[in-house]
Amino acid sequence: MPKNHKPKGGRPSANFEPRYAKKTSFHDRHRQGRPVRDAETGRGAERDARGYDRDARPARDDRRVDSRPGSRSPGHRGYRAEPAAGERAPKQRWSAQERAGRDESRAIRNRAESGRVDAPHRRDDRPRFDRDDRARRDDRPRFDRDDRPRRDDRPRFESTERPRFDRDDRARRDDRPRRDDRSDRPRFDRDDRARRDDRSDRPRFDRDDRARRDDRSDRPRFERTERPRFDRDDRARRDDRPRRDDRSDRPRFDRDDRARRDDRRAPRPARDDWNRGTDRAPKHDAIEDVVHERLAAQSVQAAEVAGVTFGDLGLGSNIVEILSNMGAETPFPIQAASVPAVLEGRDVLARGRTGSGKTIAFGAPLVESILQSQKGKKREFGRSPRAIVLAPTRELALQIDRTIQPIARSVGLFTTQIYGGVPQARQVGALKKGVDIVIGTPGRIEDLINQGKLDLSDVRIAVLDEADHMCELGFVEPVQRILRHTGTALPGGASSQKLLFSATLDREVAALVDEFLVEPAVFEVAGETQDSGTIEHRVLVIEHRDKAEILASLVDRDGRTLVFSRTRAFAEQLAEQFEDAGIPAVSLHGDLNQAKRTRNLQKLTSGRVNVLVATDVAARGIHVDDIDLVVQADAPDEYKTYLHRAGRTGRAGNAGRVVTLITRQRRRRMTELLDRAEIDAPFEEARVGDDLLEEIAGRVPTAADLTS
DNA sequence: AAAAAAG
Repeated sequence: MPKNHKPKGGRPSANFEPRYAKKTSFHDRHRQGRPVRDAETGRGAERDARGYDRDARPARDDRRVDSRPGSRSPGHRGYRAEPAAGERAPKQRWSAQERAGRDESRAIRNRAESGRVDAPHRRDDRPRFDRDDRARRDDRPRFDRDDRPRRDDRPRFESTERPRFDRDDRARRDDRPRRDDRSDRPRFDRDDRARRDDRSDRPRFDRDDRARRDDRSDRPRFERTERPRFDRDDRARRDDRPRRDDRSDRPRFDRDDRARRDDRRAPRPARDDWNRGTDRAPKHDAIEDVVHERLAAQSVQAAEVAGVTFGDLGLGSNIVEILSNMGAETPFPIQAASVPAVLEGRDVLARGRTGSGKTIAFGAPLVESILQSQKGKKREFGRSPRAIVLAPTRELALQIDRTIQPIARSVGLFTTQIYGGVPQARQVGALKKGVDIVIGTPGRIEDLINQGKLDLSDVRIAVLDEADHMCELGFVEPVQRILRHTGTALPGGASSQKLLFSATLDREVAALVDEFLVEPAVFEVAGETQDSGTIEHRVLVIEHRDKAEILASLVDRDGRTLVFSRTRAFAEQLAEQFEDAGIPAVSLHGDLNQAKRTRNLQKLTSGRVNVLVATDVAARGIHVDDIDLVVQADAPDEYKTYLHRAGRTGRAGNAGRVVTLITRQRRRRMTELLDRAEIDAPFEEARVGDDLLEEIAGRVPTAADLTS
């Protein structure tokens, strides 16, 4: 008990005091009284906890952590000490990384403050890098020629990844000359040349660049010639497959599945046409092309689903009612497409842009399906889960559970979250009692499987949210291992049904599709590019040394703002910097303990701060109402990351703005990235104090403004 | 680089 109070009474309040003490002297009196009461009676802690709730929110948050069942374990003392030592512990842990980050920040500040004094120093460093770059470039041209053969190889990767986009690219390239952007570009090129002239070495590169540009105009040709090759490769692979042992097993399952599907299909014949359409017979093609060319063929038109209700799609009345309570009165297109397919027992690949209602699209039919399969059976104590949902981050797992849990409870099913960063005890306890749906992150789930505390052999449905992300290096192996555990005890040797969802579903999921999916139904929503709708995109070209100041002026505003940084250290540093500048801000990244992560995100959703600085941990799936500005302090490396970060704003038809800060050197890369993301964004130069910054930080145009 | 396990 005392151990509970010690750190709490002292240090956290010391942390929070400066901000909250201002509010009220009552607050202070209350706070002072508390430890005394706590010391008198052990239980007083709980009563106080309530009294405290109203007046001292930070303390309440701490206390909530305390009152968790697992918190009583002896190890917890050390655990508490972490948040208490808050500012210190992380620093020690990061030392190298953070020092680097801090040096960078000091450099930024110093440059901003003292300008020329420090500048020579830093500039000395920069040219060095530039020179290295040049050196590298010097190498490149040489290789370029040798590369050409290699390039022939390379595009294979590219086009396997995104043939669909390539096609679009072609179209767009044709358009480009017409586009305003295009007419701007030459101007930029001239600027570049000017700069290059300054650097005596550069002109040479210019020529190479031109050469490269010429290549580009040829690219389509390359791609055309290569695609067939891919297809051939693919076909080769397909041909191999039947020979594979795995594959030879599958047909058996297929038949079983088909039998099952046929039964279920009967009551809903009308839907067949758009679920499987013509692709039913050539299923291998369907599987292979899934992710690219054929995807569009199975797209759902918004008009098709007008007037359809969740009930029509096959969901029971309890679920329909709870959905309507949650604000989902009528199904979004992605939901209208996936619900019947899931209920039929088909594997599903679905792509719907950020904020298009994917969680309900798999959550509702998942619950319905589990319910049907349980029909007539009693809920047994200690039953093993029937469904599992995997998410890439803990916050997302939590959020998915917040959506699915009420749906499940409405029909008497139970969910539990299984994710790391918190004591296992409560999660294991829930599993012992028996749950129907497990929602969590790969690490802890695999951990519990290996400990024999989680049994997935009865899992009938496995969902991967943000599936393409889950297929990235380092993520995919645990996911594969987990999926291999699912459904091993299903009757008839059937395998579990797999549902893969993402806003950016592409070739990346091939590894999982090949191994785990059978004749998947593939959906995307027609006519909904990520760019369509309500988000305004802009790119600010800035001097690197201005970054911190420009960020501060962008973030100093009324609306809710989400800032993305590439590294944890920079996220932390920016949050501190904003705080120092008098702008309340918190951070969210993997170097914070889970309690703090949850609390900081909560601070944004509850409105206690308006600025959250996050790493890409917050890029995908996280929904916070009314974020109207997303600032990318560091430009993303991947177009998918851009789309997901941008998708934190402009949700459910609201207006949103995305601003990306880049330096001049990054311009071309950024243009290419935006092309791939199919986003049009003006590039604008900005300096500290420009009115432009104020305008961007100001009112975000609504959808109506944008269309008019 | 980030994310995901540590009674």
